[in-house]
Amino acid sequence: MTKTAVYKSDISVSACGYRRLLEIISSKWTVLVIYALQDGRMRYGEVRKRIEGISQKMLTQTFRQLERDGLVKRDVYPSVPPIVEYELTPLGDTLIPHLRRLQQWTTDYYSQVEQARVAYDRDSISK
Amino acid sequence: MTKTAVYKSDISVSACGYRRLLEIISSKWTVLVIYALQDGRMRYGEVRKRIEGISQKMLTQTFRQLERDGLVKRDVYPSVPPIVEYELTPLGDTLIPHLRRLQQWTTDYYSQVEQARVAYDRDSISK
DNA sequence: CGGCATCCTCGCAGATACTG
DNA sequence: CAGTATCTGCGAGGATGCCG
Repeated sequence: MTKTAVYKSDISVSACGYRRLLEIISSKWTVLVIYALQDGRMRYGEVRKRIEGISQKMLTQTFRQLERDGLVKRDVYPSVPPIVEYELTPLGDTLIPHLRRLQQWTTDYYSQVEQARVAYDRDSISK
Repeated sequence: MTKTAVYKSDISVSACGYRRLLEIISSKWTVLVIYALQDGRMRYGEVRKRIEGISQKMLTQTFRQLERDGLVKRDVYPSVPPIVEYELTPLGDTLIPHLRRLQQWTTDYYSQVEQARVAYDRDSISK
């Protein structure tokens, strides 16, 4: 995981920022986990319940990556049975507004995307 | 490609928007292609030159997907040799500000992510 | 409960070669 | 020049089973 690929040159220096961002939030689960945690501190199991379809392997793996990137903090209470809680760090919080805006984009424009798909598929068939 | 997966329930209706967004820009190339096209109408070969490391297969595939989603328009001039130009649709343009902001986030905070990684890796070794 | 290790598979994506 | 077609690998990610 987290392959530190090296990109030689690029569109411009600017797009290079993009590669870096993708390096952080590339996995589809990453964003969903951050999204789930925006409601505050939460136990492992609860996050899992909130994200339909994620396996414990993927959730753990995503948590480790987010922790490594400094976006999520992990707290372990050495009790039996163990309690592990996760929460966004201040750095992680800075992503929230962006996620909100992207979600708003989807709300505003997704229907257009769907229409475009229908039109495209229709034209492809009668080709 | 474009698997129309059905997600039964979810975090909340809100995160469902996220799945949809990911469905559109999930591929790492998708975003880079949109990014390249923000400078205006462009030929296939030029886009390819701008995106370091993309294969023609992936570029074509990404273009088809973007076209289907109504984010990119494709124009063919039936000449020999063929000239094919691509440009963002108005719908595609609406994504640009978001991409710019995300890029800004990377500029602002990527160093913190790097530091967090160094710290995390250091602690893991001496564990 | 949370999480690591192992096995296995399925599909993304790279490489290569050929066409209008 | 801008594609398609085919082969192949390899790695993300699911399933299962065991541990503290």
